Amino acid sequence: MSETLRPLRRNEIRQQNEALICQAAEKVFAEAGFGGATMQLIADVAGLPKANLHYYFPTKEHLYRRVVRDIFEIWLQAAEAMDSAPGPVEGIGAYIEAKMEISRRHPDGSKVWAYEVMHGAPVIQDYLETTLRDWTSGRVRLIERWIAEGKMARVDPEHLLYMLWAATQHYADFGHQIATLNGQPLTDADWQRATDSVKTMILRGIGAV
Amino acid sequence: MSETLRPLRRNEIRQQNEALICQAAEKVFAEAGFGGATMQLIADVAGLPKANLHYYFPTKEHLYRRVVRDIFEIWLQAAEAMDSAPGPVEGIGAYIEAKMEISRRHPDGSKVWAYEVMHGAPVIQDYLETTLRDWTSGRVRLIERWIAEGKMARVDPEHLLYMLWAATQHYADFGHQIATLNGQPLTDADWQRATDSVKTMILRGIGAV
DNA sequence: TCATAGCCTGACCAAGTGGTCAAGAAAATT
DNA sequence: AATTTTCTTGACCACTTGGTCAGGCTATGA
Repeated sequence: MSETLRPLRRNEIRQQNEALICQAAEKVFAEAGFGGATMQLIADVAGLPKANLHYYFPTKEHLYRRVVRDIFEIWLQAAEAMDSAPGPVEGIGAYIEAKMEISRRHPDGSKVWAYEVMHGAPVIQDYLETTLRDWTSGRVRLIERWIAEGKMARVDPEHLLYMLWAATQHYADFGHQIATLNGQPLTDADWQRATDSVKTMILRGIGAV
Repeated sequence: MSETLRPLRRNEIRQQNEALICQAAEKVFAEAGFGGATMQLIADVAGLPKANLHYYFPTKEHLYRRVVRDIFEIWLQAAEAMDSAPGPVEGIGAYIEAKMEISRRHPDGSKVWAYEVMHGAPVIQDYLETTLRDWTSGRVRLIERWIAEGKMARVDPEHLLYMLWAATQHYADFGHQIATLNGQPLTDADWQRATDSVKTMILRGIGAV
């Protein structure tokens, strides 16, 4: 697969092929779901023989697990934007921007995540119960502090978080529906307007100036 | 399948079995996606031999098409709540309530719909381009009128609709995630609080008193 | 009562599925 | 150069899948 002249080192080969496979798998899993995706198709997209996938990932489920985990990492990373902010305008504003950017850059990842959760999170249940729950309760406390400090209206913090997730991820998961109603895929300007709309409505909705 | 004493009439048999199959199919498609669902499992859930499914629905895709269409109908029906309202507070408030109720009563249907759209809407593309587009542009005009009449803030109507869909359907599609974070499935009171939260945040977000 | 049309289903099939494996190619190590 | 370790892959297998079909069953209409 490599176009490099110098022969590849072992580590490079492994890293490169795993990345290639993950990339193909993310696309195929997003397009067909776990059950509908086939190792053969993933192999074709990656441009590798099927047996090679099984060399790097023993089973289809191992590969899927890896894809979902990668997405989860990216997704949690956007959270950091929220922490170092003095108030909801900056914090939640930055979080919305970060999540909208992810929806735009990693729509397939978002779909695989959605697929996984929709089907009962068989693979990442433990993540939900540990990492995500911890993160959530931390953010709930942050929001409660902002409310106590009079920086925003008294809203239910959990449901605010759900709304943030829903509104931003919708642009990835339902991107096809949006593009159809829009008559064409969203342009740069469309994405800017979408982000502004979400920010404006939510920030006003929580009474943050 | 029937417990009726009197033998069933032809029409009844057909109607009853089709409903039974659709019900089972909705559940299985929601749990496994189109690719992951098997006719055998749908048959088992319906309590019918597999060959019988193929008597009523020639192919798996026909059955799936039917399930998605049924959901689409329910989903559009909630729209009517919005029309006969004097302003956004009543109209959008009622729409949110109706859609939250659907998320609660038909979570499987919502998931199948999400699954279908996420995967490029291969089956219901025409619905998106005709019925949904027409409905959307009608609602956009309604919102624009409310804005012109000073009944709400100047927001982008399309993105308001997306936010309504996202926020309400999230409680169905990501119900498992929410239940996990909540520690248990939402109770009646939880659903009430969720609905109130969504209503409050969105209505304030669009500047409707 | 009898013929007809609609309903039911066990047994079957061709086409894929995830996964294995042995034998070879390539890089690393000695 | 020789050897060991990692990587590559065509061929293969047991199993499941959607879908078929012949033949039996049951309600209906004459």
